[in-house]
Amino acid sequence: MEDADRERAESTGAECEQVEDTGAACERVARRSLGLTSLRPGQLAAMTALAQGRDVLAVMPTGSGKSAIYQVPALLLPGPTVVVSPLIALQRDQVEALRERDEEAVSLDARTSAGERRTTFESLRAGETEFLFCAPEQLARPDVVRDLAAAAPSLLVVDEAHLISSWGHDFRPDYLRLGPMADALGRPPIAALTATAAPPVRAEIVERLGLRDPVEIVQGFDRPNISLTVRRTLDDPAQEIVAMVTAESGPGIVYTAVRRQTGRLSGLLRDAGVRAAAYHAGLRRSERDDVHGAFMAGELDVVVATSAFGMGIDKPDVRFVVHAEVPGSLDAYYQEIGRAGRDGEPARAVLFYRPEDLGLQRYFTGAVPDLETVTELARAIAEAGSGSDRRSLRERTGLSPRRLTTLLDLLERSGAARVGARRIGPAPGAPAPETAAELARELAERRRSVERTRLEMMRRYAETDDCRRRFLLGYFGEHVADPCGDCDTCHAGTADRRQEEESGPFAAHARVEHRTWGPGEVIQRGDDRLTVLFDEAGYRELHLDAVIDQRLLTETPAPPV
DNA sequence: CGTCCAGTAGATAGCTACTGGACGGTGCGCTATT
Repeated sequence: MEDADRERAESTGAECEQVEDTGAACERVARRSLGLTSLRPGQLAAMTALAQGRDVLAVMPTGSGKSAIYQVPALLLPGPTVVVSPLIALQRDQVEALRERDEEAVSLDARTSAGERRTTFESLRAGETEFLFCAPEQLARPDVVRDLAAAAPSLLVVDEAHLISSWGHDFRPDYLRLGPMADALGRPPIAALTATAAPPVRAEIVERLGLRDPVEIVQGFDRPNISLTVRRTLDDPAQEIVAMVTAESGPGIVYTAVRRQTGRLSGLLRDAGVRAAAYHAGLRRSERDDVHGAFMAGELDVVVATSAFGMGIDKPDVRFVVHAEVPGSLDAYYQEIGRAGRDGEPARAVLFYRPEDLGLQRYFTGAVPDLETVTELARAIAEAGSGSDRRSLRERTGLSPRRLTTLLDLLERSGAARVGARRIGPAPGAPAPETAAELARELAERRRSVERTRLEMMRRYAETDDCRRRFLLGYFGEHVADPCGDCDTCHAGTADRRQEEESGPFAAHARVEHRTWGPGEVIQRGDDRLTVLFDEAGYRELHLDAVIDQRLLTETPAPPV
């Protein structure tokens, strides 16, 4: 896969020589400024492409040098670099790390004073500051976009780019607007970086950011030192978790789905003599910082946490990650267990699975907006003509800023609204408000049903008798023929079959078409069933017998690249 | 979608069994008090 990417990156003929020059320049800068004496192939291909003005989507594990991918071209290209990063704490860490190497870097957030803002933008324009870090919410401010555009940034980096898909639709909708924001900044080359992105998430990143013929570098997802286990339980697994954790040595994380459980489980663990603490977003800032700090310093054995604990936890010796309840997708699961064993030493991922717990995740996959609200907004936009902005629409509809952004996105995609950085108006040929609202609701419903197919894949992972690693890697688009030999199903002997490789109909990666679900790609082919990722309908499982007997699928040629 | 909790009904003195309603995750930015 890497080879193919490199070929795509290097293109052909006349460009070749120039590529090699740029590549050599990247290696020089990497050596001199970052002290990197050797670059991995994916790293070099990505930075070379950026330095030549191409867009890049890089999916690489944490610790494989993702930062260098943008830092090297940033130093080669003339203008400043804007880095979009989700957490203020992460932004500050990165700024500090760059300053230690004598690079000029700043971060921008709501607490930055007007005076500091002025000096920041002046220094960016003057070319004295190379790196600016901020959250997408900053780029939603028209004044910030104007001032940044004036500094003519030469590179836009979107770190943790999978959040476009996982946070953009309800939680932090400004993630959905990064594409238009890039245009407003003069559309520099874009680097989208993440450690975890299954194929549909990659597709959404490309689409939402408006990446142009991006170089996609997707490195192997496998983390062979993490063993995979699922424990199916009938009732409360607390005692079993306590028993397992007390038997473990080394630090670990226990994830729970709700805040209440973090307090309860950490209490039970403390009673059993484990140095454990709870962590979730409802705790006071200082408390969270204390727990985080103590865990990093080795003063705590176990943190029992909701999904709030994670990003920015780069502790090499985490020996186990236990899930007391299923998370909402394999994407989230993989992200969370990926915090174990970063030192390469053996580590364990254990999922406690009760089918009932899927209900909560079902709930989290969210509400579809009610017709009345969307109609009202569509009407407000239609009536105001081109004279709307966010504030006037909020006044008219009483919507919160977050909700307004979410609904505007749906109306924009329904062809009803044009949403600019500042002005919002009806799109030419916009449907009537009622029709637009119907369309918007359909879009939201479709998204929810795709979301639910991802939850189904989580269920299947938990319930499969087949090799868990093979299943997990298949989900991320990697075909593995042999069972791994180190997950619970391999040890139990239920996963000892070798999967048919690229032979016969409906092999992994084959393009197919279904009568009602439309076009898709085979993700996995087992002995008796197929998993297909449909472009519109999400992940679906089909019985091979039925597929063949009833001719449910036809194989289609691969689409032109 | 499932769990928890308070309230209440029912049968009969300290319980059990049901019903209805609230609640559940992630962080930015902002504003109003200390």
